[in-house]
Amino acid sequence: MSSYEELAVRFKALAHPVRLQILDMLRSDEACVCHMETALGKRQAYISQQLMVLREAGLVDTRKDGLQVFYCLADDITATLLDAIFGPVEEERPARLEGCSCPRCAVSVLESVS
Amino acid sequence: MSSYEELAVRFKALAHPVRLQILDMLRSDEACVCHMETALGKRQAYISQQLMVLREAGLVDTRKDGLQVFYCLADDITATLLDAIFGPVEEERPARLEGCSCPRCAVSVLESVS
DNA sequence: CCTTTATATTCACAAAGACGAATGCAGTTT
DNA sequence: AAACTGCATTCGTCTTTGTGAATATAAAGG
Repeated sequence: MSSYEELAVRFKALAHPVRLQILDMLRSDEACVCHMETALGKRQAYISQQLMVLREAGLVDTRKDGLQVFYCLADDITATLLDAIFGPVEEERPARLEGCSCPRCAVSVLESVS
Repeated sequence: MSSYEELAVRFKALAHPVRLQILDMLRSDEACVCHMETALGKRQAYISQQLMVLREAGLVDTRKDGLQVFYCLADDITATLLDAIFGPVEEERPARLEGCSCPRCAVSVLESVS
């Protein structure tokens, strides 16, 4: 069991609209920073700052692939907590974003050309 | 459904160890301020300050009885959220505290004399 | 190697939060 | 109508957080 102190630390990280939006997004799939940047319409540095907070709170994990860093929820406990907050995950297939150059979205660009 | 902004407001209120402890306490039963004061070993004004935050976040409700003000969880949604955080409520009967002069605890004083 | 790309970090300042101390205020008792 | 009791609020100070701007770093490609 976590102490009240430890719990408070995690909630502090949750107590921010942009960070909540990021976490909600990560429920359906992992995402690289540039994808979130496009999805949220915020500066890259700003997104990275919020991700740093989430990382330090142990809410997300990272995976490096070439130049990109993919973020995902840290564990099942986190995912379960988020489900309790947001309800069940809505969209099954993560959105491909226009103007996003990450691998996942680049596919859609190629497809749209063909 | 709440917006990220609205959710963040509620989490901000949760992101504090003493407030979490108060909420945890209220899960098993309502409590007056003097009771919490004794239970948490903090100054009365300090407790009231934290209660104000919880009130403004819509997490607790109040009931006035003579000189005392009893606090309880605001609604079932709040209670459910807290259960998700803390797990099931542990103690069935709320503790009677020595050195607490609220009606509930005063009973125990009378009983201990007889 | 030099550039470019994707991401991270640092800095600075405004804004908000934490909390002790002091004070206000409503309801009760005498 | 004092005086007391239980609680709430205000104030001041210190610490923390939020966020824009600038800068750093690491991986890839030429």
